[in-house]
Amino acid sequence: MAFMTTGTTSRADANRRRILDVALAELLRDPDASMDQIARAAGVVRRTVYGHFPNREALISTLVDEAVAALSAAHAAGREGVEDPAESVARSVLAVWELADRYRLLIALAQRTVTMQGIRERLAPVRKESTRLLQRGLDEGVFSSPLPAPALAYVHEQTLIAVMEAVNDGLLTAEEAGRCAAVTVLTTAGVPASGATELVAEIAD
Amino acid sequence: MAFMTTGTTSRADANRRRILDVALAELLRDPDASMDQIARAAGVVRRTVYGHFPNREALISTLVDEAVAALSAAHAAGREGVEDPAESVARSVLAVWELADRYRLLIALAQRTVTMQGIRERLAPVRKESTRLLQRGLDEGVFSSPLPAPALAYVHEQTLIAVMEAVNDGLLTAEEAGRCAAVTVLTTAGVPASGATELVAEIAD
DNA sequence: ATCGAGTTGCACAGCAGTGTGCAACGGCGT
DNA sequence: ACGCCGTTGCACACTGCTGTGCAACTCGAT
Repeated sequence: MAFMTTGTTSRADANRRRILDVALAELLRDPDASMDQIARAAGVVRRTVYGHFPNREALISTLVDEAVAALSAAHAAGREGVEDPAESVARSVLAVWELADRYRLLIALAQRTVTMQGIRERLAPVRKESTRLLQRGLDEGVFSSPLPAPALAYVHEQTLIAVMEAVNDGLLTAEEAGRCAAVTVLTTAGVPASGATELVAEIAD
Repeated sequence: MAFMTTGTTSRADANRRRILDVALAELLRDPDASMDQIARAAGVVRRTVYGHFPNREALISTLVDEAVAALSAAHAAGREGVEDPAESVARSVLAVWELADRYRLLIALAQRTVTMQGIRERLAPVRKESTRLLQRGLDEGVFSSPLPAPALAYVHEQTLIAVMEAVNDGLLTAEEAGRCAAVTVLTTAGVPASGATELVAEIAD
């Protein structure tokens, strides 16, 4: 099998991939899910998981790295070439929304200081970009809030989480949720409800 | 010691109280804190804790009950005799803010489905009151949001959490935080920033 | 001084999870 | 048909936490 530089997925690779995906889902449900739970859910024996990842920490770490990368990309992609802060925020929220589940994992894990204290640091760049954007909006008078930009960033983050929960509990359909989240975030930033609704509707064709 | 119906606190009672208080703080820091960690932090041996609570579950349960009761009381007290939904919400937020830490424990524990799946149910009454209030505001046109009232309640809840985090991280002083949280919550509900700021300033003498 | 509730220290059994070692097995490519 | 990689199914040692039992001790109250 000398060369397999291109898209060849030996069942080993496929397994590794599936383990990661399943682990994500499983840890989402229960941040304390054991290696055994994860392995079984992936249709594999515990021993096999250890064949791919030296230990639990490594598995989670890989997961977090992937999520951070995807999130960061979506966040950036949403706002490139846009100068209006409000539109920029709206587009970012809509873009990030696709990664809702992965994002939730990050949060769920970030809240457990014990397991992984380094997550906050890894997420810092994204948060910083977000803060910078909000700051610009506040400076330009597009946004308005009693909170300083960094704090507002926290609120926006948690707002997304809250809307996700609402979807989970059936209070909202997944389709409308993205737009609702975007409008709500803008509103929280002090953009008048009417304008926010209009802007988001316009963006999300 | 026949009668001690009144304020007598045998050191047993005092210990029990202290264990509860310390456990609250400890579990706040680490939801997985062991009975030993809690006991030591309370200046007591693990065995003693088991003298007061049959098991870990009972300890946490007591804690949750206390927090729910306090929270519920504050929430209700803040809005009695007020008919304007906006003012009602503002007062509730300011009142609840005092219990910030206890509230955080609830959330931290509620997120771990494993440990205690009954918390959501116990919090339901408070959440329901909150939702009712928001619904009234939406009906009267005081509030405005693309989200249905129950979902908006989630967002408000998470907004408070986010502001608490901001305080923890030194982005905000504890004094201003309460008012900021109130203004932000109102803003999220669609109340114009100017009006919200004014209203809150007026309430918080 | 004595009683007793509360506390302590220690020991123990049990359970659940982690990480590792090793022999056997199955299938895919050549 | 052979070889090899990945997988499986055990086994094991180790760790950390829970909940309980019991004897000894410390105080305040009587």
